[in-house]
Amino acid sequence: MSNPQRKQTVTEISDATLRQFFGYRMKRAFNVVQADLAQTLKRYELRMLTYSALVLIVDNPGLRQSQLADAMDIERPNLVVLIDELERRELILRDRVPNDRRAYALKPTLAGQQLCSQAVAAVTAHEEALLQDVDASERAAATDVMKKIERRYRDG
Amino acid sequence: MSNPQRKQTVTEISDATLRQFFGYRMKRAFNVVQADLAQTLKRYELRMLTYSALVLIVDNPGLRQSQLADAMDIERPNLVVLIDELERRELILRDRVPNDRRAYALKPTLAGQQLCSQAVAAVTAHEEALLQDVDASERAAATDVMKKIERRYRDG
DNA sequence: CCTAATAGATATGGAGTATAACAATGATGA
DNA sequence: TCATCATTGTTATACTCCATATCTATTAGG
Repeated sequence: MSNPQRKQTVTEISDATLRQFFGYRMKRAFNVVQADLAQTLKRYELRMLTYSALVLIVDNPGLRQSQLADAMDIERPNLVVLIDELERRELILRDRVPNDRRAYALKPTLAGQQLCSQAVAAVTAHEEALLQDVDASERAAATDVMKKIERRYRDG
Repeated sequence: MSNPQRKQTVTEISDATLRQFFGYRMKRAFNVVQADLAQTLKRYELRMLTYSALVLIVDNPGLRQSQLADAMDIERPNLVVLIDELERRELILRDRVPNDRRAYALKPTLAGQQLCSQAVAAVTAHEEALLQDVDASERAAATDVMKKIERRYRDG
């Protein structure tokens, strides 16, 4: 390692072209956030998607699978396995919707509510630590940009 | 649809708990950006990763696969198939590194350079359209936040 | 030399996502 | 009523992305 050109290859990689793209920056930052989240949720045996589903069911008891899939922006077939998992762990249950025997009313169990509270608290703390360099106004500004991007998509 | 309670289910889903998380907003916005990018790259038969790899090879001709994997933050085995694909399409080639017969020096072909230019221009235009509601100062603020998150991870 | 480290490749599995197709049920209109 | 269509959840399938273990060829270092 004494000779800096010992292998006659590029020494420093430039990502100048990619760095100009907002999406590139977003992907790199999101990878960090996602890795931190996954690490945080591991002790609750939750993943990002099972966590999101659980929180939404706790906050909206009685919702249908199709509503949950819409809210999570995933396809109905992919939600089924998530719900299967949460149900098998007895964190939620599939109740019947009265007057519509096609649909399930998803409801959290007591254990599901408790795990949800713990997980939300843990995620809040970890996200706070991850964003400790970012003050409130910066977060608000970044959040506004995210909202605009999301809205732009919904509108078409 | 005349009776708003006709099915006795939750009518409007609340994601208030999740919305408080920066990571949640980021994921939703990033999904939009990624979908737009994928759509843009489709006509060039590129995906996000093959596109990133191609751009980095064009900008850093002669770099090694392990350097590229580092730059892209992906594992070496996963890069191999990306490089295979770009090489098979004759957008890049695996040259030999002098004095190190283990390594390849990745270089773009002329076709690779041309496709890269076209793709970069298309991505730039599409990203501009996606961000047309977001002015320069907002973008800069959001980009700063992304940089801080990324740096926080690198530092530990 | 002998051993350890490095570069690339192969195999494999998990996770996320998307589509097609199906059964059961509900809604609608002739 | 009844025929038709839409909706709900499900199964099967496939593709992409990501991670790990393991292998070879080669290089580096004691």
